[in-house]
Amino acid sequence: MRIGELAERTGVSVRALRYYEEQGLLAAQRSESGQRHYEEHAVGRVRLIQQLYAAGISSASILEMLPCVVTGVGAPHVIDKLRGHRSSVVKQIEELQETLLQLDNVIVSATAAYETGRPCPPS
Amino acid sequence: MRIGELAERTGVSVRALRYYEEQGLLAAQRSESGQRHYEEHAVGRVRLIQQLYAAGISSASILEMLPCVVTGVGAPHVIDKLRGHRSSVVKQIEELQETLLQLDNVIVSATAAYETGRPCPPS
DNA sequence: GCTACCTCTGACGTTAGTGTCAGGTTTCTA
DNA sequence: TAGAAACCTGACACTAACGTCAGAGGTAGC
Repeated sequence: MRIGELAERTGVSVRALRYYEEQGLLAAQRSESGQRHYEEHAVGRVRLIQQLYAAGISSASILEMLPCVVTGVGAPHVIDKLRGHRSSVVKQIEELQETLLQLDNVIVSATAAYETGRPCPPS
Repeated sequence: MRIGELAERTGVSVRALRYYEEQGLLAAQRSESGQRHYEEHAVGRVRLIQQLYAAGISSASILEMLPCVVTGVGAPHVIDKLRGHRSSVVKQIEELQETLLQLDNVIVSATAAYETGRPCPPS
C-alpha cells in the first residue's frame, strides 16, 4: 500500500510516517518513481511505534530496542533497557491512577457544589 | 519559603516554578525587594500541577480548571472539561497497560532466547 | 490526454516546558 | 562587613514530534 493508505489505516499522519522513516523506525520499498510502498505488517509496526511513543519512549530508544521487539532476540544491555522502560511505564500508570483519583474527587465535589449551590471543597 | 527551597522540596527546577507563575498557575507573595515568598500549601500545588502535566494536560487547561480543583466549585462547562480529561487519563492508563504487556512479552522471550541461545520470536 | 488527487523533497514553523546565560540586586554567614 | 550564595528580569536556545507550505512529479479514472 502507499503512504496515504497506511496513514488512513493507522490514524497516523503522512508527515509522521515520513518522520518515522527518517528516524529509521519504519522502512519502505520504493517504486521506480520514488514512491513508498508498505507491506501489510507495517500497520502493526506503526501501531507499536505509537504505543511506545505514548509510553514516553524516545525515538532513539525505540530504534535501539525495535529489532529486539520484532525478532524476540536481544543483547543483555538492550534487555536491561527494556526492563528500565518497563518500570517507567509501571510508574507512569501508578501516577496516572493517582491523578485519576484526584480528578474524581474534584468532579464529585464540584458537581455536588453546583447541584446544591453549596461549595464543598474536595478533601 | 523562597523559590530555592520550594524547588528543592518539590523536585521542580527554579526555572519551572517561575514558568508556572508566568502561566498563572502558581502565585507568590513578593517581598519589598521583589523576591518570591511561598506559603506551605504551594508544595502541594506544585505537585498537583506536575501530576496534571504528566497526564498530558496543557497549562491552559490546568489554568482553567485549577480554581475548580482548589475550591471544589466549578461551572458546568469546566466540570465537562474535567470529565473529558478524566476519560483521557483512563484511556492513557489502558494503553500503558497494553504497552506493559507487550514489553513483558518481549522481555520474556528475549531473555529466554539469550539464555538458551535459541531465538524465540514473541507471540 | 485531461483532470483530480496523491506523493515527493526540502525547509521553515509550532508547541511546551524548560535550560542557560548575562548583568544586576538581595540575603545569609562568618 | 565582606564574600558567597541565592535571587531578580529578560532573552535566546533547545528538543521532539510533528504541521504546513512550495514547487515539482506520479497515478488513476474517464
